[in-house]
Amino acid sequence: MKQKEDRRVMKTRRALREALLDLIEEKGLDRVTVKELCERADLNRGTFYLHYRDVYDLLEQYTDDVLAGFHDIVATIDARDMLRYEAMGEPYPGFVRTLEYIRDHARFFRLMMGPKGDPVFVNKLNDKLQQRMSGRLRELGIQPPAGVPWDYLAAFLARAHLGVIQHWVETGTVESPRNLALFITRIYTQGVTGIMGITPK
Amino acid sequence: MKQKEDRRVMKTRRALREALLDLIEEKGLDRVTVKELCERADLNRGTFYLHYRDVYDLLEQYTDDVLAGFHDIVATIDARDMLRYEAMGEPYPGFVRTLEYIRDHARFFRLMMGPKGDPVFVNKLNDKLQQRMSGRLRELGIQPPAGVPWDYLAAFLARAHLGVIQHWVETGTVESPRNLALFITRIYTQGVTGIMGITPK
DNA sequence: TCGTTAATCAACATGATGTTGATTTTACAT
DNA sequence: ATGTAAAATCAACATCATGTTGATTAACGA
Repeated sequence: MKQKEDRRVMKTRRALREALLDLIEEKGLDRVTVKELCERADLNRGTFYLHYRDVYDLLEQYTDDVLAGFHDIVATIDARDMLRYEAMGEPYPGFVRTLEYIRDHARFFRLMMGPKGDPVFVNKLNDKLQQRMSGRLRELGIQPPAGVPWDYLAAFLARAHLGVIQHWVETGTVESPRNLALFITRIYTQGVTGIMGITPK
Repeated sequence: MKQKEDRRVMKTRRALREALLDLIEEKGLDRVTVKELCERADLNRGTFYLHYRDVYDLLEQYTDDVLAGFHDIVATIDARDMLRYEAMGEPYPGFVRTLEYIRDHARFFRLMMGPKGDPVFVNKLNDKLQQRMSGRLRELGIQPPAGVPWDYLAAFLARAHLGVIQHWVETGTVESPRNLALFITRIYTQGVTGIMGITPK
């Protein structure tokens, strides 16, 4: 019934995704050609077009799969629980699970977020995060500092998280997800001012 | 003596840069062709190759110019002055000047940082910022929160800044550079915890 | 085992790419 | 203003990736 379960189909798709990551790593996304992709995956060029329209179609399906998995995990996060854990200085489990997912796809994230990667993916990811940030802040009745609009605060926080995550995958994910969650929580609960030892205002 | 001052040369280069931004906006960087570029710039395709190797060469020279201007301004920033201004809740002039430069190149930044843009530029910019962040923190003798490594803090701060800047250029730079500098300073001097009304630890 | 579907292969038209040599146009200096 | 050097144009070229097609072979599932 479901053609998707045909072992041949699964095999080609897996091979093409592998080859795609290889070639992105070697030459950057924009230099990837269908021809080379198929040589690397060891299959006929015609076969590629049975599955995808072009290189970007392949990448988009791959990306959407990863983002869907990401979304499923992030969706389970509860803002109030999170706040409770943070107040205790403990990493929030939902956040740790998210980081574990990223670690499981570390190569994908590393390549996509790097200079050879795909700005579409990064921006999609950022949009998702920014959205959830806004929601969370509103849900918790939090007010930004005087004169600072919501959306700027959300943009700040979302990209800051991604910055830490990118640094994490670029340095080989040596730190545990739990540690990383601790880092982030500590940085923004203690604030930079706290770090600087300055009493604001 | 200097061929670079020939009006014909300057004209073609300006035309090509304009056309590049147009086409990136319309179809994304990876879909830009030399052919279309020259049609848009209204010059012969052969002329393009008198100046650049390919599309990425053109983009790289453009990018490096913008980054050089950025660097010149950022280089004037003094960490101690900055701290003084921040303690007073005032935007640091060097930071304001940086934002003014970005506003003057708002279209370039908006396109490059967006989903149709160039991850190479964004990562170069981020690297520069991250470097300066680390330097500044060290220079001021600031210690990150317990257990948080320097580089993670720098990654957090650098990307956070870029997040705010991206949001700024994407929403049409309606806020003044001074306002934006205030936003950022307030967000990270007051910290998210301050916002949340929670006393850390 | 049999029918279905995926993968292969060869061939094709198309369009972008760089490159070349000859020619025309333009800017700059004298 | 005028001559010269340099830039831009133009036509032509081989090359290569693209996307598509029709016929054939191989693999899968039931």
